[in-house]
Amino acid sequence: MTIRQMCDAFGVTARTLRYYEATELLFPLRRGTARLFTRADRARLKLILRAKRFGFSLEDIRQTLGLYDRGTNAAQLIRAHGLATERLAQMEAQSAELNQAIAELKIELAVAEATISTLRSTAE
Amino acid sequence: MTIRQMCDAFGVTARTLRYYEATELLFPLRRGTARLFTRADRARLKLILRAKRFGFSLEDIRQTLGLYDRGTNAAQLIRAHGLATERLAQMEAQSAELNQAIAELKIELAVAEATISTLRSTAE
DNA sequence: CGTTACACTTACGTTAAGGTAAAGTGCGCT
DNA sequence: AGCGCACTTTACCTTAACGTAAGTGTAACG
Repeated sequence: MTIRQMCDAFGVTARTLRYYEATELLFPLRRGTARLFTRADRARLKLILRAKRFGFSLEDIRQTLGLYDRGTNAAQLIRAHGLATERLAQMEAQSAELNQAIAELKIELAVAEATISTLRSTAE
Repeated sequence: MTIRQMCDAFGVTARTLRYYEATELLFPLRRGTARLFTRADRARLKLILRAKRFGFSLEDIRQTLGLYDRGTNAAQLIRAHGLATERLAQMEAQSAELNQAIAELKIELAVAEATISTLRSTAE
């Protein structure tokens, strides 16, 4: 697959793919100077994008993925599991905070609405 | 209040307060070169920190607060209400995404755990 | 008068994840 | 040969919200 096809397939820009290569997240082959993305690269990118959606940093992903290609390594898997567990805790905490903020904001909104209607009726 | 007292009272750094002044979020008085924070400044800062916890950008806050000092203006209040409503929608969407990601990640974890125990028993 | 304690200003540094522009290279087609 | 597109590299730019360092001022304490 060419870089363009990858972009279309995954909805990322060429810059992103080159960036991922430059930061050692991807290792496409070369045909001359052009990059060639193999099945393995595609699988790797899929994992990367997935992890990103979970809020992992590229650095986390890089360290966890390691040389994932060389078959699933038990140590890597355990490491990933540890990281993911930590991350999950963070996410749950974040979710709690967010829901708290949402609840507070709703109250603020209600207060604001009350104030606004008071102002309206005072103006009349 | 001196800048130091403000820092202690609100748990922010002096740099932050100066930054807020430089970006026109706060307007402390001066006694010579030293800043003096009044009651009004404290109320304003309280609002700023509150809004920040809700995830508003300082730019949002700046525009919404406006010249809040001159009494609560109906137009400002309505504007703030609009912004807050939008923000609330964002937060709820974010919450939904986050919960989705949490659910997915839990599944991943379960799979990983299964794989790990398989590896373990295979190794034995 | 010297030192300490705060305060001040200016200005560059930080972080992540790419965006964007400039300039060059390779390749297939006519 | 020449055209043009897709691809390449290099390298500076972006955003937000401050951190941090360097150098200066000033008021009070001893």
